[in-house]
Amino acid sequence: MKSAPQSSAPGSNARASGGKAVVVRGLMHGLLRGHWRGGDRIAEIQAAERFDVSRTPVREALLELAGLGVVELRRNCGAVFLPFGPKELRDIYAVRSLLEEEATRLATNRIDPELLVQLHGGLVMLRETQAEDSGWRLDRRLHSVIAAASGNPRLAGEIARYGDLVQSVREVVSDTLRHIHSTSTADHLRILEELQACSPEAAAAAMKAHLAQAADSAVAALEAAGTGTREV
Amino acid sequence: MKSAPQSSAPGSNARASGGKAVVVRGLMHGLLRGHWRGGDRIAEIQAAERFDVSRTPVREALLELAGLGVVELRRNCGAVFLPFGPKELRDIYAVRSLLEEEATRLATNRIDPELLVQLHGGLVMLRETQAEDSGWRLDRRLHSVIAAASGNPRLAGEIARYGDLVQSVREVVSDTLRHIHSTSTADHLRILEELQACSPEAAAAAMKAHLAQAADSAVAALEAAGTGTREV
DNA sequence: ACCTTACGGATTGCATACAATTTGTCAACC
DNA sequence: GGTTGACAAATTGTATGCAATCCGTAAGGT
Repeated sequence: MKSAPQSSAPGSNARASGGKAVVVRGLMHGLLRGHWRGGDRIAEIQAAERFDVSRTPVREALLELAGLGVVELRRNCGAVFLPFGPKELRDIYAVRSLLEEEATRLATNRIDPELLVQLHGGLVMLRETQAEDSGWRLDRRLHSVIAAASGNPRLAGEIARYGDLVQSVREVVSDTLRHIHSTSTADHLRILEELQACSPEAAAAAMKAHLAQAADSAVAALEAAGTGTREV
Repeated sequence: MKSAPQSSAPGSNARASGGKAVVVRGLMHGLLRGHWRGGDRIAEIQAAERFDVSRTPVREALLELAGLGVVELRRNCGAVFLPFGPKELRDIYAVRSLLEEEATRLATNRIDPELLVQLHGGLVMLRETQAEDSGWRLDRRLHSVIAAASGNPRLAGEIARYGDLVQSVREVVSDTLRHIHSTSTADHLRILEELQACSPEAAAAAMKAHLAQAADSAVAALEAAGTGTREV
């Protein structure tokens, strides 16, 4: 069945936001919304018709998703979705927390104090103005700055990769994920304070607590969004 | 050079050993051996001629290397190598150690004791027969089993990814990396003993020590192999 | 003289055609 | 009747051609 109710909503103007990116988002969307389930095979030509592109961007999208750990590629045997339910999302946050805790530890005593002041000011302003729409920008910037201050670009790269992955999930289930930014501002302030106090373990613990709460919110949103998401 | 006719006439089966894998290994080899340096742009068509393939497998190879964090892709701006010297290799091992320590912690009290006995027997047999040629198989199997026993497939997947990355490095610099397996057997036995004793922190510490030694060996081999490898 | 803008070359991104491999099916054989 | 072999359909991997985009250059206007 390929009734394609959503295939390139803007009609033939899908090139506007790029071909591969559309396929990546579309496949991710379908997986999170339960249109596909873990273990399902992805036929390249069907996906190409589904998104109104050729097989080339589909193949590249599958390679990108394989790099993100969302699909699995088998030589000459096609691609299959990996399961992606609450359990998998918690696993993702577990790895992310591991990476970011270590980055926070390493960033202590290395991060530029001026950056801390700058981020702190931004958070306070955000809390006062209640500008929730742009909160995610400051959120990602904070995590990015801490990761970069770890002195390990490889670690920072992995953190960025997981940030992108979580961002992709957020974009799909964003309808029920608007409220978390206000609550996470307090967590962010706590992390910055511990960094200013040069307490590596306390800062890492604050980061861990922050991500634990973020994981709870994300899992709740996923369960609310993926109506039919049932894992094997 | 490439005066190879490549007679791409549809009738000629000049495919050497063709494909994406060759390009991936070739680019990795060139980067580790210093033929390319961090920051160098990769022109798709040049790489295609260099490896006697078309642009398609080159593009897919670049996507795969981007997933491994070896190159960086920029929209409509080509791909550039990321630096890969001793510092970067140590960063890789730092992340790998972080992941495998956590997996070891989680695997304690979860791993099947029978697997431990089986791995232990294999290691003892390996130590007695001095069969160094097949040591890396048991090495990878041990790490894989521990990762799988963590109960977090996402974590296990990241560990496998880093195992593949390190394996790629080993294949390039293997000439000077033959001796490490005998030394690492003792480390492996130590890890298994701590797992059998159900001591999460001790097992994680043993894994950390093992990977620290592996990192030293790998960095030494890279410095010996990459004659002209100089980072910015 | 400096800045703006139009053009040319080169490179990436996508679409399509072909070759190679895998998988499913059916018939012949043990 | 079960198993194995080959054949056919489908799918993946690769090659090539074309369109879109970006960078460098040079000409023209203020």
